[in-house]
Amino acid sequence: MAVHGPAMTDVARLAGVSHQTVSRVLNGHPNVREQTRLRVRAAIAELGYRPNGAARALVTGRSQVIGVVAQNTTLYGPASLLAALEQTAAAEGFAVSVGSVRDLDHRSISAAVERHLSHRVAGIVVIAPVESAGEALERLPKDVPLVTVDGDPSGPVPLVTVDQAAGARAATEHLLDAGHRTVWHVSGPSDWFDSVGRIDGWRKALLAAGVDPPPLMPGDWSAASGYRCGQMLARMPEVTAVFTANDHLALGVLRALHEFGRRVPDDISVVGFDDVPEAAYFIPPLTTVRPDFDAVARASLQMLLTQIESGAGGALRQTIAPALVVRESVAPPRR
Amino acid sequence: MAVHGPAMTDVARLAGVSHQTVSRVLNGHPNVREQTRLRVRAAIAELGYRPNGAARALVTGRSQVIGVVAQNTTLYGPASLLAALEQTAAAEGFAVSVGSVRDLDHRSISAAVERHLSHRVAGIVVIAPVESAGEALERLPKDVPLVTVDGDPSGPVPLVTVDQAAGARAATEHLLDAGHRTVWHVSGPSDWFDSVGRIDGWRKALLAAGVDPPPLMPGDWSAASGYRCGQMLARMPEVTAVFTANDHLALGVLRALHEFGRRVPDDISVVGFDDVPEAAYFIPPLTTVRPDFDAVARASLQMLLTQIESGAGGALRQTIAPALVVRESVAPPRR
DNA sequence: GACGTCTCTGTTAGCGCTAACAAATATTGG
DNA sequence: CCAATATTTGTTAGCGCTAACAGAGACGTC
Repeated sequence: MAVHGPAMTDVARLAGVSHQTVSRVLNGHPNVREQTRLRVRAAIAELGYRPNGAARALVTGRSQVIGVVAQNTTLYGPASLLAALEQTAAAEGFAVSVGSVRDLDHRSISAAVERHLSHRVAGIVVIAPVESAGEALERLPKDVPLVTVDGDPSGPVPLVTVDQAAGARAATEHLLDAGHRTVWHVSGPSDWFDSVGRIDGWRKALLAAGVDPPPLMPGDWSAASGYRCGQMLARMPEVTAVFTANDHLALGVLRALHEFGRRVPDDISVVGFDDVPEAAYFIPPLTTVRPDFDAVARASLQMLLTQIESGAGGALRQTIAPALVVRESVAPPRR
Repeated sequence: MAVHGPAMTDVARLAGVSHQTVSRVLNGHPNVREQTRLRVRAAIAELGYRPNGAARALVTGRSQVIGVVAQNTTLYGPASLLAALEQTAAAEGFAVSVGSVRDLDHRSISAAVERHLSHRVAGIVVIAPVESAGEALERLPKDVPLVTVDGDPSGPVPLVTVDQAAGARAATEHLLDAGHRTVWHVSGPSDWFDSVGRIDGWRKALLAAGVDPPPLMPGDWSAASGYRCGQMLARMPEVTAVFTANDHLALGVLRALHEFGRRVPDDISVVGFDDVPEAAYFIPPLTTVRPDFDAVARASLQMLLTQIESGAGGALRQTIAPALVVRESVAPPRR
C-alpha cells in the first residue's frame, strides 16, 4: 500500500472493469451484473481499498459527516447526548465531528458552526440550551440542514427537546402526592431553556394544586451551588420537600442537609433530575427524573437526515417525555 | 450565496488576481505583496468565502481533522479527555471527529479506525485503556499518525498516560501516613491498564511500608459495584482504610458503609481517584487523586502533531503525574 | 430480420483546491 | 544601463470521485 492507498482505478484495473463500475458497486447502484459486482468486491477486499471521503465530498458537495456544536461535554447530559448521537449517526454511516464551545454566546457558536461549514458537513446539530444561542442560529445560511436540541421552544429553528415541564411537573406532583404542603425548587441558571422549562413545570404543578410557589432558589447546575442552597433550606424548619433541577444540585443539597442534621427523607424529601448513573448510590438513593437521551438523539438525527435527503424538513418540533424514577429520597412529611 | 457558496475562483475574479494567489494568501505563503494580500482578504470577506476542506483534503491527502476513538464517552474520565482534546485541537485549527465504540475488542476498534481512515483524518488518538485494544492497533497501516492514551505501557505504540501507579501510591501512602495499619483496595476491571496501574501502585506502597496487601476487591468502575464491595468491607471490623480505583466506586462504598452505620472518616477512611466535580460534595467530601486531563490532552495532541508534521514521531512515551486532593474522608484510625 | 427497448458498462468532464513550474515584474550590482 | 537575481504572479495539471451521457449487447416484437 502506497502512502495514500489504492484508488478506485486500481480496483477497477484489478477487477477488469472501469472505475465507474466500481463506483456503482460501492454506491449500491442497481444495474450491475451480479458476477461483476462480486469481482469488484473481491478486488476491493484484496487491495484493502477504502473510498476517499474527501473526493466524494468534493464532487457531491456533502460529506458523510455531521457536525455537533455543544458547550460543556463534560456534564452528564450533553455527554450522554453526544455519545447517543454518535452511535446513531454511525449506524447511518455518518461520522460525528464535535465543535465544543467555551461559552454559548453567539460569537462562539457562529465560529463553531463556521468551522463545521468549512468542512462541508452534511448537517449540524446544535445543543443550544441558552437564549443567546438562538440569535446566532437565525442568521445562518438557510440551506444547511440544522437541528437544535434543547433550544428555544419559540424559535424558528427545527427543535428536539426533552419535555422539561412535564418532568418537573411529575417530580413536583410526586412530592405533593406524598403529602407535602408545598415544594421548594433549586433551579439551574435562568438563561438555560432547560431551567426555565423545569421552573415552569414546577410552578404550574403547585398552582394546579392550589398552593402558592415558595421563593425560587437559583443554582448553576453544580453540586457547589446545590450545597449553598441546601445550607439555607436546612435552616428553614418549614421546608419538607425540595425539587432540584438536576442530580448534582441534589447531591449538594443532600450534603448540606446532612451537615445540619436534617435527615432525608425523614425530615426533608428531595427529587432530582437527569438520573445520573450514581443517583442510585447517593445517601439516600435519589428519586429523580430520567430524560431519554437515546430517544432525543434518535429524533434529532432522524430530523436532520430528513432535511439532508429531502432538502426541506419534516416535523419541525419534537418533544421527548421523561420518566420519573422512584427511589428512597421521598417520604411523607412528619407531623 | 449559491447552494455551494463561492469558490476560490470567485474570490480571485473579484480581487483581480488568479485563484492561485488567493490560495497563497489563505495558506500564509510569504511571497505575496501586502497590497495584493489586502485586496484578496477584502474579497474573501465581501463574498463570505469559506475554503472547501474537502477539496483541500483531496489534493493534499490529509484533512484538518483528527479522529478520536473512545469507548464510553459518558464516563467522567473519557468525557473530560475528549473535551480537552477538542479544545486543544481547535486551537491548532483541527476539528475532532469522534468514533465511539461499544466494546473495546479489536474488531470494534479496527472498524472505528477504518471509518476515520476513510475520511482521511490527519491522525488518530485512541483512548484505549484495555488490553485487547493493543492488538488492533499493531496491525494498522504504519503511515498513519497515531497516539494512544492510557494504553498498553509495554506496547510499541506512542503513548500518553496518567501515572496511575504514582497516583495510587500517593493515595495509599496518605492513608498509611494517617496511621492506618493497612489499606484495602476496590479496583477497576482487570483488563483496564488504568486498573492494573492503580493496583500496582497500591500494592507497591504497601510492600514498601512492610505490610502484606489484603485481598483485592474487584469492581467495574460503577457505583453499583462499589456498593457491593462496600457491603463486604462494612462487615469486616478490621477494615479502617479503603482506596477505590475511582470516585464512583467510592460513592458506592460510602453508601454501603453509611447503611451499615460505619462512619467515614471516624470508623473507616476512604480515598478515591479522578476528582469528579461532585467529589467535594460526597458525604463526607472525598479525598481523591486528580489526573490532569488537560495536560494529557495537550501532550497527546502535541505528540500527534509532531508525527503529522515531521512524518515520524518525537517522544514515544509521556507520563502525566496526578495530584492528591485532600478533603475530609480520611482520618487517623480510632484506637 | 430490422427495430425499439431494456440492461449493463465505458467515456468524459469537472467538483475546488494545491503543487510545480513558467512568466512577468522588481531589485540589485557592476 | 544591462545582465543577473530575487520577488511576485499566472498557468497548467491532477488529486479521486460522481454525474451525465454514450455505447454495446441481449432480448422481445412486429
